[in-house]
Amino acid sequence: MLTQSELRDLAELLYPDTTETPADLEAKYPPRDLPESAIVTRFAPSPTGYVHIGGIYASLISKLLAEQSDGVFFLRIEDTDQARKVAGGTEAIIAALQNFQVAPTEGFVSAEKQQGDYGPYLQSERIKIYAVFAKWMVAHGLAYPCFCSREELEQNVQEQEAAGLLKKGYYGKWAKHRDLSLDEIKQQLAQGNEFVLRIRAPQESRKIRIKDLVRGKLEFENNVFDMVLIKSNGLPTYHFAHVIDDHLMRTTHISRGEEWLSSLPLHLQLFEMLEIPQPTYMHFSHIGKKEGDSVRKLSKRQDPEATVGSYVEQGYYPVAVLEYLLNLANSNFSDWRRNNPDKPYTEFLFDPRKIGKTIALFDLKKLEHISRDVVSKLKAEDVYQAVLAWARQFSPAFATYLETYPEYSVGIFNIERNQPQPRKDIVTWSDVPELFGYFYDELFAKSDGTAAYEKLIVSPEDAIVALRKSIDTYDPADSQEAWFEKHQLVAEQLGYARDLKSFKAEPDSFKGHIGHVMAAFRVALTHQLNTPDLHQLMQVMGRERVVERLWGAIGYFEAKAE
RNA sequence: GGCCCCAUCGUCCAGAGGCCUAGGACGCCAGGUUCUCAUCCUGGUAACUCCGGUUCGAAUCCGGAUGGGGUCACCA
Repeated sequence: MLTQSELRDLAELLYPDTTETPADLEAKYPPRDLPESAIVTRFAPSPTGYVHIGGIYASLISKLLAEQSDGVFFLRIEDTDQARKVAGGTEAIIAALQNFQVAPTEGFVSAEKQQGDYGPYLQSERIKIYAVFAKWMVAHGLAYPCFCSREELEQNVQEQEAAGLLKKGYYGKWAKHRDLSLDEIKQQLAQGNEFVLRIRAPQESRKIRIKDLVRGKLEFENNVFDMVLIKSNGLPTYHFAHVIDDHLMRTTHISRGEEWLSSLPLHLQLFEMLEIPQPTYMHFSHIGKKEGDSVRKLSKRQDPEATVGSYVEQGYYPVAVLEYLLNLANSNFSDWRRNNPDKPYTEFLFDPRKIGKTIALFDLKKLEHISRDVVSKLKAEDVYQAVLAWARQFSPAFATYLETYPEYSVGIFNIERNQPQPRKDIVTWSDVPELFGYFYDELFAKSDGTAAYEKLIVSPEDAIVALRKSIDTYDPADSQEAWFEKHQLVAEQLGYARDLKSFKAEPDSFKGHIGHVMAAFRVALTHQLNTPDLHQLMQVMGRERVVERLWGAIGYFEAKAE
């Protein structure tokens, strides 16, 4: 064991350029001026080029918690792994957060701009800060340099394996450089050997307890491994950076995935050694997917629903995904939503203690259900803008129609929308071209209605009469009832039941029923068997277009009748 | 394998010892409303992993087993 003065020399030797002390940094990054109950949270991803839906989930909860307590939600980029770093990674993260409306107000607010008094918010720019604490730990005998090569480490593991050891890692007699003398260290340095800085973990094992906000009471064995704090390239490991950054940035609540549970003892140990207060932790369970009999974490390789990009591509309305996520975390969200159908989700009072501890399986059907509902409540104008934004990126041809006929398009999206039970046919924006393409004359002209025409029950002769009569009596001022009444009359005259009930009562006394006749109109106008309300649809299409399409259909029926 | 987390309908959650012959939502099935469809309405389907213990009483507390997940890196 080195003496106190040797430790001081060693610290100086290792970090000659570091002059600041932890106390200096403490003063530089004082506690935030926030109400007592304010919650400060963060999202701290690595710029690996894609964002997992779990990241949106964590950000959503973190942001909600912060905003509902008048706290702060910030974004820190953890770029300490040079190997996994990807160009444009930070941009992708910020774009994803903005897209899903969970963008931070501090830290990286855009790819170029860092905002806030607790930066830098990029870990590679904080090397000097980590060095301050590293030096302090060395000087206090809490950390030491380790010159072991990868090969030596590998050999360690193999020997431990051969010995059938239960506890494998760098500790005890396996921690070969734990007790190097100052001279030995100097010699290693003189040879230009690289080193990592390791924590000098207490060797006696004991139980530690901690309360996690989502998991409740937790019990672990304390950490006894001399884990790496600073890598040989001078960058910190996650563990060291987490403890220092979140303290200096004055994060009050650490929200992260449950994969961190097992390194929690190390983090707690660091807080204790550095004599800084520990934050509140909340470890979320993963979002999973069933595969055969087992369950696995949603993975970007195998599951499109894992990456935010796929939601954007399909054109999910972000709030729909958010509400689905809230529903997964539950905390009574679905009950609240039912009781408050018109409030924005942000008003839902989120209780972190109610977050589920079990792996939630992703349920596409439920997402779709929620999405239909959320989209149905949107204004037509908003739907138009969202579909347009989606189409510009993923369906340029369709975007052209939206841009060429903006008012007409809004009219289309307005069909059966402003009513007590709005239409719920749109799940994603990518549904729209197929659902409503026929409204645009260019697309209608290109479409083939034959398949639909073939399925009609009504005879071509009767269809011709009904369609002609409809054109003759066309009055744009007609109410839905008046309009429909006219058609019922014609149908009756042709020998079709005016409603389904009377048809069902005596099916043999009719050629068919009103639905069979109206189907001819539907196909004539849209080439489809299923569409929104015909009367509203005609109102939007306008007299000219309607008449033109009806005549087109009459032509078809005439050819057919011959 | 060691350590850790978790365990209620197919899925997501309610349930913090008697209110539970276990409730809601999604799904699924049946019926109904509507000119079609998407809806909407009504009904139905279906679960406390197992074994011990504590207790007058357990889905709820304790122990064990089983199962699922995580983690054992100079990745986060």
